[in-house]
Amino acid sequence: MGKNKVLLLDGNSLAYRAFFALPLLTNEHGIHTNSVYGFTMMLQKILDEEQPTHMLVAFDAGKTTFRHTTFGEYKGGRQKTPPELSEQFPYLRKLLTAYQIPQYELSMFEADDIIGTLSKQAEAQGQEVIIVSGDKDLTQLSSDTTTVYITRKGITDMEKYTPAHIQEKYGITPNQIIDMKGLMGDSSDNIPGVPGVGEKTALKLLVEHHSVDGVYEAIDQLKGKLKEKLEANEEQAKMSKVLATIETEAPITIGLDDLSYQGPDMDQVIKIWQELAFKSLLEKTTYAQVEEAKSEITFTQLTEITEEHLSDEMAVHLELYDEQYHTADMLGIALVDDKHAYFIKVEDAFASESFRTWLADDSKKKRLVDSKASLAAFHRNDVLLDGVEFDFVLAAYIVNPAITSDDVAVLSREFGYGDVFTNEQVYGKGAKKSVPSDAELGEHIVRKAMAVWNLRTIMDNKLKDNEQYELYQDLELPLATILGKMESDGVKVDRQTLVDIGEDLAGKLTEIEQTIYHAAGETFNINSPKQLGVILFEKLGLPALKKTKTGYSTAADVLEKLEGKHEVISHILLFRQLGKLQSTYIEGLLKEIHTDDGKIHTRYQQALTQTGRLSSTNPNLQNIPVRLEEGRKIRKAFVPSQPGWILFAADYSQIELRVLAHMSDDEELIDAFRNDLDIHTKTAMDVFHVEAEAVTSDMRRAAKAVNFGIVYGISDYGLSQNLSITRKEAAEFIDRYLKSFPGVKQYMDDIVHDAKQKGFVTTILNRRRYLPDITSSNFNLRGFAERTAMNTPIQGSAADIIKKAMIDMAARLEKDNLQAKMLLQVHDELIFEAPPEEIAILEKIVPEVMEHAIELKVPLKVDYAYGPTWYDTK
DNA sequence: GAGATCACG
DNA sequence: ACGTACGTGATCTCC
Repeated sequence: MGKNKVLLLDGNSLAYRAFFALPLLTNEHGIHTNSVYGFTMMLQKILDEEQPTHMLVAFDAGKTTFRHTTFGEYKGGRQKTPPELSEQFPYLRKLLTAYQIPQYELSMFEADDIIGTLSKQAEAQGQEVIIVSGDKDLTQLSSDTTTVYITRKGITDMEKYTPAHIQEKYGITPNQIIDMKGLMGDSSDNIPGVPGVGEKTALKLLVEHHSVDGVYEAIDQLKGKLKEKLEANEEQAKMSKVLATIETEAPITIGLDDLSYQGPDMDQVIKIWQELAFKSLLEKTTYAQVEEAKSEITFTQLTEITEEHLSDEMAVHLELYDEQYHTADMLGIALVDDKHAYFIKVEDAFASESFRTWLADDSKKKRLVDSKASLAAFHRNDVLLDGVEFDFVLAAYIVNPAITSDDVAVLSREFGYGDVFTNEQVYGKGAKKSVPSDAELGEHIVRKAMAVWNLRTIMDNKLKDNEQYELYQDLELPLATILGKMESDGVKVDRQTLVDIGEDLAGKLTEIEQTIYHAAGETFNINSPKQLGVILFEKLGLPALKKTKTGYSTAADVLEKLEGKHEVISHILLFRQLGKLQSTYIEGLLKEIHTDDGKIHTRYQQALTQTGRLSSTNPNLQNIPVRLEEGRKIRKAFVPSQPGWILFAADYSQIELRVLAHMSDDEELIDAFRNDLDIHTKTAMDVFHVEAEAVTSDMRRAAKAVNFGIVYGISDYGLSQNLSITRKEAAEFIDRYLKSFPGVKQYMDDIVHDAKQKGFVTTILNRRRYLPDITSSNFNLRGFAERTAMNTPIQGSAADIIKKAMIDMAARLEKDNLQAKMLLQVHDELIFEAPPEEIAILEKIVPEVMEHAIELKVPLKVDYAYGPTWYDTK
């Protein structure tokens, strides 16, 4: 052999390190992947940096080794391997096979011994060796030609142990590592050593006496407790040294010649990465391979679309340059069916009369990536779109809301279709992002349309298998069009009102700022929790009640507890409150008002939340202040789009608790809602065992918190935090609640049990959420999953109900030929604008439609209000 | 880009 | 013993 580089990896040790260094990731089938992922990251890095010519991953063969004949309790008391890790070993083995890296294990020996034996063989031939492990024991193998890499924090950060490094760090030679272990032992392997001797003492002894034997030869020079301890444990020390010694002449049946490494079989590696959903690795490092894997496509670039190009059913893809489709550049359009593939520039497409007619014709069926985005973008050019029968993004979301990517390439690959490039591959990212040549762009867009064309059947089948086809077809798909119209219509915002409030705030903020600086005795950045913490808890000496990862917590609930202790606290709270209004709601909203129409056009993300709710972005119109009066004034800026019109808002009363009553079938709760009782008062009566007249406002407040807790998946700790009571008192409240509502208790138990059985929970309309962590042995993760199992059917069913109501409402407005428009949705409320003469009609039909969107075992109740601004709809 | 904070349901 | 309320998005600081 010539100049080679031999890389020897300790498979078990590295798999363990990766497992504990990373959170418990899972793929969509609920298989844990964190260990394999971490191992892969490390492997990629080391292959990259070291370019080895020979490789081996050594594994432990089983529980019993030759060391157990020396010491029966070797590695005793060790926690058994967590099942979340055990299940990953087969995948790790498969992955290594794909990398074409030899693996080896030997009965009765540990991975260490295989590595030790091979490293000595390589050394004898003068080869360079690199050993990688998470176990410092291996450093005893370090030599002039062998370097031992030990993982530090995380998984890709390694400390390199050469003899010089060991000398510097410990003051001993690699050989003496075993003497050190003999004296100090190793709790993780249950090697006893000499009790009372730790690393420092062991090293001191070794510097003077060189070895375990040397220490005992010189035992008479020692004195006191140390001498006694050493004398009492001589046998044990010598045995411990033997246990810690790595075997370098294990009877292995492979040699260096068997380790030659040629590089990975990337096709196989990618297949496994896909199976395990290693998305970042797939995107980052496999550009070349992914590109190679694409099939050839052909397409025609058109300059005009005529009837001959169009058929009764096609995939249509409008490519946008960024996700903000209300303003994004339109880059091109692709049209694809079984026989055709066209690319056309947007101007040419819009200039084609046949195309516009075809797009607006609902009898011509279209398959799209994201129908709402296309609809909104077309709308900007007064181009209509109808006849959408497939929306890939929505279908994927319904199949599994955990699939979060919005890139067609990534999404397609999730469902087995790999012929699309990622946007990053085509456009680049960050400052380098740019539009490529027409040919390249056209291909990219056509590939997306082809994906959508081909994925329709696959997705339809999945949806039908899951009994989710109706949810998708009759709820989400029509809702996309409705939301698209709401977004495009937008909501009118009076700029001057915001500016006026902003000026008022600016004055107050400057004043409070000065007061705070004066109280603190210096100026500092009040917006910096770090600087504020120093002022409050060090300079002013206030008690730090709570800590965050990075330092003192200065969150509002902490400061409120300090309010009596120093006058500055209330000023800080007010500064925070007003500062939030200024930056997020005054400045933030002003930036979002479109200059052409004076309106704000939010985007509803329909395929994002894990529960089925919508979310609202750019800006978020679902969190406009309402709870405090100062903030609520912001709503005065939200006005009707036409002079004299009125805003009309309707919200569901207690929809989540009503859903709970329905799903749990709890008699008491059902009864309460059928009789339209005040549910928090009713809860207070049951929890505090009092009559309605005796319920105080504090009791009602506590009962309200209990009801929230029930919906969130209750825990005594959470409730105790919320109510500032002891955990025991909180537990007592919960206990009494569950005794009063036994059906609820039964439901909570059943839903968690059910989730463990099936791996997912469902809503009234069969929306799913997978909960892979619900069987985790990690207390924390399992707890989260259990609370999610309790909460998601409630929150998600409420979302189902209002979505259905929106569809019914849109149909009703159209059927009754009303001018009224649905503008906003805020989880349990709908906001409309209408001419004054239609208000009386809305008062009748809005509650009627919303209350009967879905029939539950209890009535749904809707409250409404109207006025000249959003502020007045209370 | 992450963490802290705070706005909403 | 463990260490938490469920679901979001925007802004600010600091690395």
